[in-house]
Amino acid sequence: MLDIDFDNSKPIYSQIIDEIKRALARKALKPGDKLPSQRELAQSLKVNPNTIQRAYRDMELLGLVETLRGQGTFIRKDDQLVSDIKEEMMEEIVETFVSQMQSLGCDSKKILRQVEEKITSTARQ
Amino acid sequence: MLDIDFDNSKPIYSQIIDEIKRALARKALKPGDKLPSQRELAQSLKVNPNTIQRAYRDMELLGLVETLRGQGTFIRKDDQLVSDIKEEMMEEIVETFVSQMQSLGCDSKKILRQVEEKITSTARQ
Amino acid sequence: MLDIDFDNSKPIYSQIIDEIKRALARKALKPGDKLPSQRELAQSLKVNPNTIQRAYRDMELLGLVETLRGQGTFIRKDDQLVSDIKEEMMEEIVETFVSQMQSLGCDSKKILRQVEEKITSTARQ
Amino acid sequence: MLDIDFDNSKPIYSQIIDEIKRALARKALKPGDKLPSQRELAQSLKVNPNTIQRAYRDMELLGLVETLRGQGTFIRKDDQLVSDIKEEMMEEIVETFVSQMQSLGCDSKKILRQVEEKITSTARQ
DNA sequence: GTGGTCTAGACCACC
DNA sequence: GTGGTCTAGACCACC
Repeated sequence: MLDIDFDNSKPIYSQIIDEIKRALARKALKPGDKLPSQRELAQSLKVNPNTIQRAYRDMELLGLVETLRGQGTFIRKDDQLVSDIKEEMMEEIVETFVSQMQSLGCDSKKILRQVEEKITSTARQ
Repeated sequence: MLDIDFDNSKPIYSQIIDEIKRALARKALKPGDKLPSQRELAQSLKVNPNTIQRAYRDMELLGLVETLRGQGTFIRKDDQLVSDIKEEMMEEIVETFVSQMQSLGCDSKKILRQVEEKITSTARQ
Repeated sequence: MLDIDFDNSKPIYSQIIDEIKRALARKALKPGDKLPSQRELAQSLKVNPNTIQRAYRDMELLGLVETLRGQGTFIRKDDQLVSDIKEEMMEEIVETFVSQMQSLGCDSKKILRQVEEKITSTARQ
Repeated sequence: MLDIDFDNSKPIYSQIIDEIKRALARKALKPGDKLPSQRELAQSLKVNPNTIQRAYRDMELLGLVETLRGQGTFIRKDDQLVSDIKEEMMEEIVETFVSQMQSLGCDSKKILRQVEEKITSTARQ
């Protein structure tokens, strides 16, 4: 299910968390859903089980998931949280995008036009 | 002049090239300008001179700069090239941005609205 | 396999490239062939691995070879390229030869006769 | 008069000797001619006077020139010597040429044809 | 002063 | 095992 191309810009556990957040944001995962077991995910992503452990623990600390002994790890039933995560990720992506475009000397008008062009050209495909 | 926060997503020499391309795109560097000497830039960026050498040599092979022995390295006088570079970098940034937003489940309308909001809020600041 | 007597008329990496081109021209190397690994060649030629790296990288940028991570460096499968290289090297050698002979005051007839003599005497050996 | 582009394939004094031999071969210098004074040549070639000294001394040892105290250095009046030198230089050039062409896999026929082509194309220019 | 080459060797990613 | 990056530093050529 989860399939990630890791790069080395961030620790792997952090990229795993990001991917799960993205899945939540686009509703591929929903509150109450069960995550793969740590062992299973470690195998399918070909990473060390400790790395998954770290990702799941961090998400627990964030209040994103809850682990029930002997049953597994589940997305917390908290719709507010899910929408907050989506908001926060979008905010970061947009922020990065705008500042990158500005570092190329693009003004607001130029930035908007480029996005519009991209979107319409993608839609046409 | 050039000041770069390296991350480890890419080789250092490659990040140096990117930064010089960005400087060109926003006209902080112009065709004919002299780049810092290899030694000077190595000192200011606190990297090995060979790493700068690699960056400068790659840019030479790309046709971006030309090196005159004993005189230094200069941005090639080729306005077409400069505008091509800007175009290419913008294209890549927009591409990445749109696909990231789509991976969060945003549709075209949502993406555009987020950019508009960001831009107007930034403008107000 | 490759065995080179370096002189100091050119950088070592450049002489390595020339030798590989020569091997291609006389079909001692063929498209698809694997070159020695960088470490291996460095040892057999008694030069630093970085020097081989430089030679291999330059050939990659020239489109002469392609490098597959973890597998090695291979002559590109492009027969046109190979014949172009041979043509180009012959052209340069003949050019140098004729101008050297002319700088000794030899006319066309004399130049040709000298080559003929050399060739028939070599053939007889 | 003498004007030389030095490379670093050989010591400078040796390249000077070669150039004088070439001048002899093409009769730009003749037996009995006076060579430039050592100081003068050092200046015009922008090399150290000791280097010229070494070149002249070696040519003296070869029997090519003779130095008359207070009068200068002269090409020895020995026509046989001059023709021997030309012969020897041609021999070396042809030798090198043929072996370079062979190292590219050219056979005798191919070598001759390339020289013929070059000569006729040069003649036409 | 400028850039160019080369060595020696560490450390990393991918296989 | 393979290649890729980077450092540290020597030495050279050209100006």
